[in-house]
Amino acid sequence: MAKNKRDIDLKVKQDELESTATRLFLSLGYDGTSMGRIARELGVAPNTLYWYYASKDELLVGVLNRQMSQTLVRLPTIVEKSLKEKMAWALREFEQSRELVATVHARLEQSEVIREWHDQFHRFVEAAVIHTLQADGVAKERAAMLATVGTFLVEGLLAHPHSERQREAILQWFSESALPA
Amino acid sequence: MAKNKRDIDLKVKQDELESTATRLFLSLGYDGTSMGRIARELGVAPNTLYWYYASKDELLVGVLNRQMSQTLVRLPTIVEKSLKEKMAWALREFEQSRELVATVHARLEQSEVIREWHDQFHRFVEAAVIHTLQADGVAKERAAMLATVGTFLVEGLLAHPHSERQREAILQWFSESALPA
DNA sequence: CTTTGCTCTTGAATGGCATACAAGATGACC
DNA sequence: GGTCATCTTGTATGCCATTCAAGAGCAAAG
Repeated sequence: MAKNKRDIDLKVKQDELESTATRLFLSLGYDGTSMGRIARELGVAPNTLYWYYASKDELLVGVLNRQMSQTLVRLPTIVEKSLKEKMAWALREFEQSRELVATVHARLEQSEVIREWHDQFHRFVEAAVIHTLQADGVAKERAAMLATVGTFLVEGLLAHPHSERQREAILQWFSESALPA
Repeated sequence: MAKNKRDIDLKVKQDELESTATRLFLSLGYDGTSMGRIARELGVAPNTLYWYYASKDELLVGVLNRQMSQTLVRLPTIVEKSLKEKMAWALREFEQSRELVATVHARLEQSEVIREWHDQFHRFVEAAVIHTLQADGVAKERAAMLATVGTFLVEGLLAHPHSERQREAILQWFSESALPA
């Protein structure tokens, strides 16, 4: 099956591409990284990237999915932990992507693909958090609301510089207030 | 005093400029609004703007300050209200600037002026919220932490689409959890 | 072995962008 | 009437995402 062979090559190439793009996006930011720069780093012409991705935003989606799938691999390590520890873990996971989180929010209005990715991401995260809360004995409606609050807190902590103590205090307070005694 | 006269003219011109820039930023977004577009709308050459502002980011700061000062005028109308109502008011105030809020966060890393404005803004808001919470009998340390949480919740609600019921539920829960019985 | 056709890459271009610079216009003060 | 600061503009630069049409490489079909 030559078709298959080609598909594999495609995936391999996309992987190199996204790997380079990820590194640059994380170090220089999305706006600070030009398509030309990514291409130069890969040793190809700038427009080559457009054979693989229709736009810079689609490349960003590829990068985000890549980051997400790596995070998902590490997810099982915390399923048994407390709510507070789970949130602290999420913060550590996304800390290096802080800037990309802000970029995603800023591009929501301008890019359909980003909006779709963002919405899907939130649906996934909220479902997971709701599940956790329900397992801890929180009623369904309330769990949904608290899941939203939890994600807002994580996003807020990611977006704003803060001390370890502040983070600790916020997570501690949220856990206490959210969970039944 | 001719100096004074000129200063007044300057302020008037800046005001027209920021008024137009505000309208465009709010309707088309920061990235969707080019300096050229603003200039065209004002009937001047694009580079004229650079006599008044050193950069597009500085113009944005002007716009943000303008919005803020308008909000400050309305601030006294809610000093007597409950924490929950205050937060709902803040959400209504900033709702039309949703996109700019995201822009500010996205540009934090790239623009020093934006970063300074943002930090100052947060210091101001947190101080105000802490004051309110302390008046409601919350201890100082705890008030500081809750003020941060409160702003994160407002920012989260601004950044993410939600129903009236969700908003209501979140604000209600936060008020109950934050304030002493 | 050659032709066809698909996948991938490129050169060259387009239009837009924020911004810089130096030359002008305007109007106040000496 | 000339000088000076304030304001405006023409023109240009370099960067950007993206497009398009032309090619290179290579597999399958004849």
